[in-house]
Amino acid sequence: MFSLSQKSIYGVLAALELAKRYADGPQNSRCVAEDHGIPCNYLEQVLAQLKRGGIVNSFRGSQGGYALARSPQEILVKNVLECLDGSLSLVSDNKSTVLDFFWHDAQTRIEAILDVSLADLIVATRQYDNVVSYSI
Amino acid sequence: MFSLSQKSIYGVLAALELAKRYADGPQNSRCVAEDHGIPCNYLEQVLAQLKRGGIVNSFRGSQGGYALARSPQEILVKNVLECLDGSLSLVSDNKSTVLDFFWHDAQTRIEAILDVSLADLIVATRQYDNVVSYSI
DNA sequence: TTAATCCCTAGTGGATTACTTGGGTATAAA
DNA sequence: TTTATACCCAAGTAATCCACTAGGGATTAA
Repeated sequence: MFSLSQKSIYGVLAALELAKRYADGPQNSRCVAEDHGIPCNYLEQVLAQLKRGGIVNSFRGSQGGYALARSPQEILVKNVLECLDGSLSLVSDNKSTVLDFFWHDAQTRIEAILDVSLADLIVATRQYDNVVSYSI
Repeated sequence: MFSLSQKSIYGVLAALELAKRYADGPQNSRCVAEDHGIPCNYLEQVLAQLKRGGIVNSFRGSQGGYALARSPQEILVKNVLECLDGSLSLVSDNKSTVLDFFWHDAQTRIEAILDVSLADLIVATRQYDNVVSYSI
C-alpha cells in the first residue's frame, strides 16, 4: 500500500554512510554509490537534493565529496525522507472527507515512527549486526 | 513521502458507509458514490476488488447492491487497504541493504496504526463530530 | 417484461519513477 | 600551470502506474 521510493532508500543509506564517516571529512559520491550498489549518477542527483535541503554539504575538486551539514544526532530519518519525497501527507488537502481526522491522526503517528536520528540508526545497525552474529 | 491512493481513500470511505448501514441490507454503489463525490464507475471497480478480497458481498438486480461480508467489528482499515493496494511493504524484497531491519520494524509499527475496525471508525467519527459541534 | 443494479473489458491522458547521457566547472595536488 | 578529481547541471527516456471514462452484458425483483 505505501512504499518508499528508491530515491529515499538510497538517500537514507547515503546519509547513514556519511554519518558513519562523519569524523573523516567529505566522502566522494562514487565510493558511496559503489559500496551500496547505487547507480553513481543517480546518487549524485539524490545528494544534490539533500544539499539543497541543507542536510548535506559538498566540496568540489580533488579530495572533495559530501559530508553531513549537521551532526548525526541532529539529522532525523524523517528529515531525509521529507527532503527527498516531500512531507508525509496521507490525503490530499483539496478534497475533504469524514475521515480526514483519522488520516491526520495516522499521519502524526507515522511521523513519530520516523523520528530517529542517524546516530540512533548507527547504534541500531550495530546491535542488529551483533544479534545476527550471535545467532549464527 | 508516502500517500494513500485515491482508490484506498474511496475504498475506506465506501466500507465505512456500508458499515454504518450494515443493518439496512445492501446499498447500491451509485448512492454511495454520489454521497461522497466519487466517480460512479470507478467506485464500482473499487467495490469489485473488495468483493474479490472477500470484504464485501454483492447482490444483483433491482434492490441489489453491496454489503459488508462480515460485521464492522471484524473488518479492519488495514484489511481494506491491503485488499486495494497490496500489503504494506516499505522496501522491495529483492535488494537487501543494511537498513532492512529498520524498515521492517517501521512497517510493523505502521501496520499497527491501521489495526482499527470499521466499528471503531464509526465511533470515532461520531466523537469527532461532537467535538466539532461543541467547539462552534 | 422491464427497470434497476451489478459485472466486465478496454482504452486513455497525464504524471511519475528511476534512471542514462553528456557535458560543464571548481579545486587540490603535481 | 597543468591535470586529475571530484561536484554541478540539464535533458531525455522507457516503463509503469493512476484515476478515471466508455460502453456494453448479465441477473434479478417487481
